[in-house]
Amino acid sequence: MANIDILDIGEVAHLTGTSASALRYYEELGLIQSIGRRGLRRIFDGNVVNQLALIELGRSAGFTLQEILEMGIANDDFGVDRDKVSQKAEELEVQMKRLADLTALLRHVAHCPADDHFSCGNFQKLLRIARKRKRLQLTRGNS
Amino acid sequence: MANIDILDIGEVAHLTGTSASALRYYEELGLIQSIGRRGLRRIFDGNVVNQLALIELGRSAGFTLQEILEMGIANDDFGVDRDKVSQKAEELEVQMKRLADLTALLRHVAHCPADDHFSCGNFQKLLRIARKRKRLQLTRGNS
DNA sequence: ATACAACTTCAAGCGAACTTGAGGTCAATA
DNA sequence: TATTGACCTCAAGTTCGCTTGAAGTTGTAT
Repeated sequence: MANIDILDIGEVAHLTGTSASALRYYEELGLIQSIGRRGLRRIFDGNVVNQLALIELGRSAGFTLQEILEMGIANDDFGVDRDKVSQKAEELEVQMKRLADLTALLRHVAHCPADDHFSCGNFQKLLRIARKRKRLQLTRGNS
Repeated sequence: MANIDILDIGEVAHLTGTSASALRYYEELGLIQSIGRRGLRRIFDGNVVNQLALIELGRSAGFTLQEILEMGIANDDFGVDRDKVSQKAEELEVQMKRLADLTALLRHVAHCPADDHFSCGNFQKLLRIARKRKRLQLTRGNS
């Protein structure tokens, strides 16, 4: 019976749904770290489960592994980069607006009576809103 | 002076910011279509600009080109798959919630006073909320 | 003591979404 | 008419996030 806080790579994989090969890859990138070896085998601290949940959440939000690494939120060894983290939070809010725009567009298209939605005024209006937001975001991003 | 409705691939690229090579790739996938050739050169209808705006919006929301193709929203030749479009709208709403969860988490981490946010109760609470949402979504997805 | 399942490394492969490069064609301008 | 620059095709290369396979090691159960 292993210590609950000391996990084998297979146990981590089972608990998190992340494959062992992905875990080795993450370790190579520095996203997670094993706390040692038992023979050749990596052993992990129980907190890696939380780290992986956070990594997965970041991935599902569209962040790359590099971005997650650079924020320093998953890897607790080096402190977080608070500025980068705030900036990412803002990016997420921008992204949420994009998603809202596209949701409105899709909901419209799903019920649009026009044969060709491109010739529908309502559709064009929604598309214009989305493009306008994009332009604003680009302008801000460049400034 | 070319007809405003007839565009050369270079003009489309310039108007949309999508590279000519990407446009050829999209055509190969069936996402857009040229309305003919002038010699070897593709010519496009002006509406391709709208189609590309929609494609880009979809891409930035995280959809793959295949998903966009299957919805039938960019390519107006075949009608849209209204069910698929509705389903994608719902996926977007789920995704927006994920982003909201992660935004809250990041905003917290950016200001968390604890040395290690993993040992912060507030952080753990936010992480639990996110993981709970994920579980609910998985349960629904499988049913 | 022996078997064996689970681990190890390292290199190569994969799908998505393009880009790049080589070698060729052609429409428009000088 | 000659040039030239924007286009063309096709094949191969690139990045990301892994997976797969080969060949070897080892902790654990019998």
